[in-house]
Amino acid sequence: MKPLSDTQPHGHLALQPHERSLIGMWLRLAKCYNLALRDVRASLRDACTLPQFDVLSQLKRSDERGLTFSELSRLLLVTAGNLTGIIDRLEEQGLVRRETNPEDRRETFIKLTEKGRDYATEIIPKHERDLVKIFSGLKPEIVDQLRSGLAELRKHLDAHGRHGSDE
Amino acid sequence: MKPLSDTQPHGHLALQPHERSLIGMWLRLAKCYNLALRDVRASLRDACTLPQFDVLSQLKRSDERGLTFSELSRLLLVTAGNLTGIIDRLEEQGLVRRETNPEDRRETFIKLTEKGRDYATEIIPKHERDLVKIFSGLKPEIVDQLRSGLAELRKHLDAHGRHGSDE
DNA sequence: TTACAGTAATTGAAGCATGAATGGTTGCAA
DNA sequence: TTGCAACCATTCATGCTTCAATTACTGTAA
Repeated sequence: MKPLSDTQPHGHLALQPHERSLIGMWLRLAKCYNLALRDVRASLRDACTLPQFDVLSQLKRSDERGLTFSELSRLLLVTAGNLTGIIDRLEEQGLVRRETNPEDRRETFIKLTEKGRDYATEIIPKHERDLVKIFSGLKPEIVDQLRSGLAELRKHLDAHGRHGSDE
Repeated sequence: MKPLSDTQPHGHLALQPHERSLIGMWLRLAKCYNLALRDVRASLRDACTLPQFDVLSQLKRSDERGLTFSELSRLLLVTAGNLTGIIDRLEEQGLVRRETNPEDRRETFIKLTEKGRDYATEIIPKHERDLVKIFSGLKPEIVDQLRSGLAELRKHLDAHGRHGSDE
């Protein structure tokens, strides 16, 4: 009655059904995300790029002080090196400005300019309505199912990602 | 009894709870995908990039004929212009080769070389075990919930993406 | 005070991604 | 046959993304 293969005996064994379904979940997640991303990006095209939108959106909901590169980096899950370029382009458009923190001159706050605040106020609701258009038609049960499942997945990934991968 | 505001009367109205939850779903989807993507990429780092892995993986499961740029483009949801570069790099490493279709000289087949096939055979199972490691620990009910929800979302996006956006 | 470990942002190289424009190829219609 | 519309891959410009190396600044310990 002993099984021919167990979970991870040595490494080179066929995957069990449950493991297969984990992989399938990841593939579906990736497919859905990229499929949706196309529409999301398309709807945003004339306004700005998605990463730029994300920055504006975070700044809009932050207080007067603005956000540092480190903070934005954590919020948006991108590297600080990446942000430098994104902020450069937003700054060229006059939508944000850099301001060194006088208390700790290593940090620089990123703040919305007047123009940037106006722009964010204009495009955020517009984008939200586009998002609704893209996803509306899904049955509410499905939406709830996904929301709660994704929340669980999020918890799992947060916990897993922290203390590195064992083995 | 007539409601104060309906779904899309003119554009500038507050979102309804159900619409809010659609947006929340998208945000969670994006967060989870990017969070997981970090781990997935990290696990693949020494082998090759994720897009390159995806190409090798598709070629491995295709028959001897290989795949054209158009076919790969549809399968991987990337533009043909993008693929040109990815295939260039795989070709430089000797893992794939281009071969013009003699029946229609516009098309070029991309095929695994001997070396490419060996390499794919080596890294695909390895990567699958890494994926399992990243996601294992999730309760099976959650996995099923996500799998079925994502399948529905996929259907919706496929249907929606085809015939453009109405309005 | 000076050395230094740690943190913050920037830079640079490589690769991924898009959209638009280009050149080769095909098949069909005039 | 010639013209042409449609299709395929490539190229180009722009921007995103990572990782690794660098510069600038801070606080602390010698």
